Amino acid sequence: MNEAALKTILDLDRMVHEPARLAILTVVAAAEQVEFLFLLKVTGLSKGNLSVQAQKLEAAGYVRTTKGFRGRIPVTSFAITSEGRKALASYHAQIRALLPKLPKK
Amino acid sequence: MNEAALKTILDLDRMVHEPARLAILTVVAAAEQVEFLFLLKVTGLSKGNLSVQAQKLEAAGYVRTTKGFRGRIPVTSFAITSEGRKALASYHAQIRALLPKLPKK
DNA sequence: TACTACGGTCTATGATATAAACTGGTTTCA
DNA sequence: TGAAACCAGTTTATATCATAGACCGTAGTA
Repeated sequence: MNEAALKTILDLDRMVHEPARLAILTVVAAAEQVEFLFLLKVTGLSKGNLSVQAQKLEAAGYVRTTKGFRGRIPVTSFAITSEGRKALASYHAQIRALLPKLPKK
Repeated sequence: MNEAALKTILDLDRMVHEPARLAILTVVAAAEQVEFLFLLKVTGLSKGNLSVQAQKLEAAGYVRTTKGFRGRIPVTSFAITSEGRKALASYHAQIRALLPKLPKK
């Protein structure tokens, strides 16, 4: 942990750093396509919060939203964009830098 | 990244997770005693923000504040408490769990 | 004894996360 | 066929929270 790494803490991408959105992004990054209700279950977020945070991620260009129907029932799906993948990767790099090195076991 | 680890994202200790406080805690954890002005310099926070966030960390029991004088000039110093150290350590463990494993180079 | 600098704290503001209430449509069932 | 319950989300009201600028008391200093 050096002084440069310290300052990067304050530069963390808040869009990614917020736990609700980090959870969403993490799931969306792992699959090609995820549905609203699936996200609802695995994240444990409330519907309202999930809806709002997903919209923010979309506005940021980190996810793409697709609306369709299964039969006659509406289904909203999300996919990560390449920008989103990039943002998540650099977020990972930043927080990795602030973690103490693991002792070689 | 499994589902259990996912849910822990939402349980992250917000007191630690907030970048301004994480920066403070990180510095305070590295030295035995740090002064206000030193923190101000290395973190780059504004005085007001540093003051407020340090007070929150104190209220949470994560740091101990000591007020004294150098000559006739007031000096405020901070030290991490054992609770603070514990909180930081488990925060580290939590975010480490959500990082993708590093490929063996 | 005015004037500036130091070391902080207080507080007003704006941004943000969150959940409860709502919407628009669909299925069930009496 | 009408009402009630349900589904898949969105809107919005609220409450919290980070942030920086105004402020305050003391100290040096001209």
